[in-house]
Amino acid sequence: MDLSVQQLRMLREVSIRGTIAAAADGLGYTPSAVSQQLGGIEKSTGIAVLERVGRNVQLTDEGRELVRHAEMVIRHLEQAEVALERMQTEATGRLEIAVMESVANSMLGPLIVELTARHPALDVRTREAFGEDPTLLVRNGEVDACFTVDHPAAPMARREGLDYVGLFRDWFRLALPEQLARDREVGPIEDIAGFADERWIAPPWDDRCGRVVIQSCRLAGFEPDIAHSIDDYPASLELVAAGIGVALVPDLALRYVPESVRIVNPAVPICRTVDLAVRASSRDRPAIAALLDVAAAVVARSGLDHD
Amino acid sequence: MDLSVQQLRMLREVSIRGTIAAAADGLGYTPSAVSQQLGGIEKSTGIAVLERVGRNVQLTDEGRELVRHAEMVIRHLEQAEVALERMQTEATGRLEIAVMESVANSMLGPLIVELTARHPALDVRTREAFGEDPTLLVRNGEVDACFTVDHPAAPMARREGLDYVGLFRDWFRLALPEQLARDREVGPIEDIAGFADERWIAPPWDDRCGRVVIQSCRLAGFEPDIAHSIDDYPASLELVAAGIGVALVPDLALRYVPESVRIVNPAVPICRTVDLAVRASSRDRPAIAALLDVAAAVVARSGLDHD
DNA sequence: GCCCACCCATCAGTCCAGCTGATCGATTCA
DNA sequence: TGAATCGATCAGCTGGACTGATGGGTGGGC
Repeated sequence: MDLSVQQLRMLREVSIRGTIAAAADGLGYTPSAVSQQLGGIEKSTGIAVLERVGRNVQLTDEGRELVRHAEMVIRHLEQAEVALERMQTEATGRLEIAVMESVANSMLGPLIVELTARHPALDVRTREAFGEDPTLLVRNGEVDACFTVDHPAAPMARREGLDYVGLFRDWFRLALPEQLARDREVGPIEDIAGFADERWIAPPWDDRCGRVVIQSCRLAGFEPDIAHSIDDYPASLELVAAGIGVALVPDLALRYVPESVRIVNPAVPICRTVDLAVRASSRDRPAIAALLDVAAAVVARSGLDHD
Repeated sequence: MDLSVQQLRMLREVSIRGTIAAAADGLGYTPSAVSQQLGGIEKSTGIAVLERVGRNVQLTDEGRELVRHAEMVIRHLEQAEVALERMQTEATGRLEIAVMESVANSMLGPLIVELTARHPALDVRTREAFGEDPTLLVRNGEVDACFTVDHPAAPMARREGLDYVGLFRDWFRLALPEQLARDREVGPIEDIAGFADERWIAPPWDDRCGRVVIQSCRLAGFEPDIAHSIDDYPASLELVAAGIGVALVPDLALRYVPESVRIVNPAVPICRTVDLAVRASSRDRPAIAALLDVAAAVVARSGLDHD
């Protein structure tokens, strides 16, 4: 059996207006059409939804139950149409963001709060991208946006079809053990070449964050001795605090600086950039425009170095 | 614009399988059919739900949003079909009972509890029939069942097309002021003719409950002096307790008998009958059968005089 | 009590939506 | 560059859906 929406619509109209003739009139058909469609329900299901009483018809229990379901079907169908229309002009629909780069998670909360406050009709969701490349998820449409981190010193390949919208710059600082800083009488700005002989703590070399350290050191004229390969900046800071080595750490990772760690600025500034990646084809969608808008506002309010 | 379920089904299949060719294969159509249907969405709505990327297609944001709504529509459509099928063999669907005759309200609670316990898929509801004739509501299909009270001494007109299923008999007792009972030295069984000269308390004469009192008195050979016309049995009992008059009160109204009221049995038994009225056409529906079944069980368990 | 009005079911006929099959342009892979 | 695959489009056909006419059945009015 296979119920059609047309059949449900007619049945519902009969349920409202009472007679087939009135339903036909209301729907702009002839009674014959309605009668045939409703007869089709019984023919295909084997279940009578109408019964004649006097010269009128009346819904059976099954018919009334079917009307209740019909209401749902028709309502969802109408909702689908209005949702489609509204998406063109208003920030509505679902907006899913892949989160992975921990760098942006600090602004994720304020972003969602303000986004839903400004656009209540927007269904904002996040999704953890376990291991997967979040830009690929954006590209494939599984999510609508993701944060990306790029290092000008070791730029990543940008995926075709995506727009990368700059949010802010995150500056690297040189983290030194307090004892070392005192011994060397370091100032607020230091050439990292001065620490060429120290042991370095850096993310793994196969990570873009790791390569930027190596690149920066080579640019300063030396090859760093990366004695400890750690992906986690807070953990790196703990090692620095323990006097085990020196590290380059971005501002965003410096919210909690352990004691006995001295932070100084590299003479040659090093930064990474944080972007929002969205499909180029979806940039004119109001919901995406709202996302970029609010993200920029959150960056400005956070006092970050907006791009 | 007018989206069809077929279009939504095809769009959803494309969203699942990735390509139009695969979707067509999955649905048993040619790619041409799917392509035309999906093209129809854009033609009718003016909104592109697909975009070509390479030699494949990809859903736009609007397309993905539409798929989410499509899932709902299709799911409800399937649910409508299974609900229809299940109603034939199981006690499912909505079962609405009109409540008005307060007589049956004492068994309404246990009835609903046991009905939902035995048939969890049944959606049992009640509806107050303000002023309307509840049997008319049943006849019109606005509800599925209602309780009715009939008096063999003054039988009501039974509505055509409805089945009245007897539940139990409710016996009338004679309520006397204790002082009067003591003065007259009444026994456990008394001919009501002995109280022909007393003032009577009874429901209004235009009520069937009122007429049964007059009928019974006439049967006993006298015309009662109905000094107080009250529709409410508890209130009547209070008047009896105050020594204002005598009354005929059914058992169901005697759950709380005030002090200084003596209850005796009429020599000629008087009763009213409580029935469940359902549409004759719905008696073979499992849900209705379950209702009648459980109602009978509740009556038996309550120790009522089942019919 | 009869007749007319009304309602619904059915049937033949028409029309259009939706499918198939073929063709073509575009893209990817070897 | 050639072969394969994908999607869009077009012509053509089929079946579903609606119209209009007919007939059975019921209810209200004179």
